Amino acid sequence: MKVDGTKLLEEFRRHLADHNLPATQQRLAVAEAVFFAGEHLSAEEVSRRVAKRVAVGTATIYRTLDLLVRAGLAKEHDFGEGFKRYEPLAPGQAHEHCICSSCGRVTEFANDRLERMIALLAEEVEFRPHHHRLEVYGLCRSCQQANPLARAR
Amino acid sequence: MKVDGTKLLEEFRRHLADHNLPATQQRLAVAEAVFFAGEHLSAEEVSRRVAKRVAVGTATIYRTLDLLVRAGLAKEHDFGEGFKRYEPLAPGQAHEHCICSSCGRVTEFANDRLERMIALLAEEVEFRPHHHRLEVYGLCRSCQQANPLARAR
DNA sequence: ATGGGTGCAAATCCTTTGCACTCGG
DNA sequence: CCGAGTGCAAAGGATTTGCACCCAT
Repeated sequence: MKVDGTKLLEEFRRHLADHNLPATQQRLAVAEAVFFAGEHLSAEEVSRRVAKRVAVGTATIYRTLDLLVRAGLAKEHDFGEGFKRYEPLAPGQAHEHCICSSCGRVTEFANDRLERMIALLAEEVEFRPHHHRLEVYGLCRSCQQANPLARAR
Repeated sequence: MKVDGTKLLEEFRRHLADHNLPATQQRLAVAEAVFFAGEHLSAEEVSRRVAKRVAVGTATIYRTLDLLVRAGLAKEHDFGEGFKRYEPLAPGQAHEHCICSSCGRVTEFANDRLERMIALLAEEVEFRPHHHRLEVYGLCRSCQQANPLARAR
């Protein structure tokens, strides 16, 4: 989903100021890496990108990613790869993910009716929904073409 | 979701025979623990239950759980607790999970229209869906009552 | 008998933590 | 200045793996 990285970065600065937290080089570098990434990055990928500008210890990477998530500016994902991925959060733009079982590519889609239906179904079993996670696994466009007979896993 | 543990166990025996795999005590004990559990068990919980009957090494627990999943008789879940959970698989009974952010209780629901909508939306972005994972996070019935003002996380 | 299964413990892998040092405000 | 932030390396916790021995078939 497209997001305005510049705006998110601004919000992050404000968040830091509002909470009397220092805006260190490391924090800004990590935030930028996440906000301007066109994809869902792993902690290690963030680390590699950040390293081009400043040296940042692994611990700080994780601490800052956590900070971003808690500030509501990034979202944490677990696509079952054994590690987590992070994506910049576009406020109010709920969307779901399709993960290709063959190549790992992530495709997104959004649909309000789906969001409403999910909340409604949860409420029907007396659950008060707050948020949810939906991941569809199968074959992305190019992997379907590359192997037309392949059965998605 | 209710499943017929006895039937699953039978299927598991058949699966083992069909693949020329020995039906060891350990395998059967692990399978039973999963098939007759009323809940989603972690590897460690399975281990504890199994231990009452036979001593089973951790490695075997994991190896057998993996076997069950690959045989299509159990499903693996990751509710973000830092470890996985397993549930017996009722063939053709797709259902989704609501996980209480407060107490961890899992509530389930099923809805065909939802299943169809998810598949359809994925196809609209040229994705060939195979299966999906939907988890709703919020407050379960009793946690809502215990703390009416609580905001679910 | 015999090939796969099992147990044990060591090894992995991602992530977290303790602690002395450094820096943004 | 000074409390919070950082880096390093060691710790952690779930899961996997190597290997000698054991057991269903």
